[in-house]
Amino acid sequence: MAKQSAGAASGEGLEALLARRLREKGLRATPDRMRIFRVLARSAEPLTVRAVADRLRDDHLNITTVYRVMELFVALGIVHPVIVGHEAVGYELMAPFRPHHEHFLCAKCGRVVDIYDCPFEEAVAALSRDAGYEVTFHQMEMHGVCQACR
Amino acid sequence: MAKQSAGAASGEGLEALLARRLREKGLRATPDRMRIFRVLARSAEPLTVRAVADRLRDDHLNITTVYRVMELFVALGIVHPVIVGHEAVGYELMAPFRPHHEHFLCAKCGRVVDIYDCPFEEAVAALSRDAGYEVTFHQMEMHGVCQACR
DNA sequence: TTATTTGCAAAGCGTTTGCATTGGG
DNA sequence: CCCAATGCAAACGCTTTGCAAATAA
Repeated sequence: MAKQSAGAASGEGLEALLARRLREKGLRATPDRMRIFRVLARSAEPLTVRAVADRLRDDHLNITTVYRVMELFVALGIVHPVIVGHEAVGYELMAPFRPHHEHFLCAKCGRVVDIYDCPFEEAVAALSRDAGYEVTFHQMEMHGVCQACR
Repeated sequence: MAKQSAGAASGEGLEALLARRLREKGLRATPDRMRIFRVLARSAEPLTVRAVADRLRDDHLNITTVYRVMELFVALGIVHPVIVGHEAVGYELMAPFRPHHEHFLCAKCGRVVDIYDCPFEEAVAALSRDAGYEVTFHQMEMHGVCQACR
């Protein structure tokens, strides 16, 4: 079922938003960049550079381009890196391109479960208020055993 | 309140604990492994393989050994990988070798601030109780601007 | 003693870089 | 038209691997 609405507008709108963000910085909304964005938007989990390139092999997308676009997206705050298993770094869209969520990694089946109903907002807000930290982004990573595996 | 005592005994005891954990698995508590452990224990922040090797250059520690020991420590749950800046993967001791804490990354000064007074325990416990996830480890990563930089 | 661990050097491979070409605005 | 972006291939450097020597238990 779709948890959509939360923070992300629908597909079309997000691409327009990305294009605007790029142009604001004097950068171009090229076909390659939009393709890479779409691949990330479709994926249910973080993708490595390699994974993105693989999914765009038919479009003759050079992997060097993926590296460069990914670096750009990180710098622009469009994606952020997350450690997938024990080492591999993957990239994932962040708000407002994708609704905020936390990660739960199951030690048994190895799956990464996204938890959209973030129960930490309150505590993070409190930290901003009381401890003087201005938190603009947060991400919780939890390890353990998922429902299905117990 | 100080969550100290929680799991981490003082230096000496931790090394003994590490040695025991290794031997339990039929592995050896070699000088190199203990040295690497000590370097991690002394560090205030996550260290890359390279950083560990650099700090042990005087001991003629081969970097290949550091790679192998780090891989072992990850497998044994003695350290865990964290993304440091925008990419680099560093390693950090985890409980009970180091008290549990969260990370706050300041966008201005770039420092990584450790937050020991974890305000998320409650919510994590609730998730375990109510949603059926058995959480054995969690780590929050927050980005923003720290007190000093505001 | 003996299986584990380490050092060394070579191989492997993911990532970066330079430069000419293409193409978006 | 101009400068950003891409493709290609070479360069780089991090990480892994094989094997012989060293060593913890």
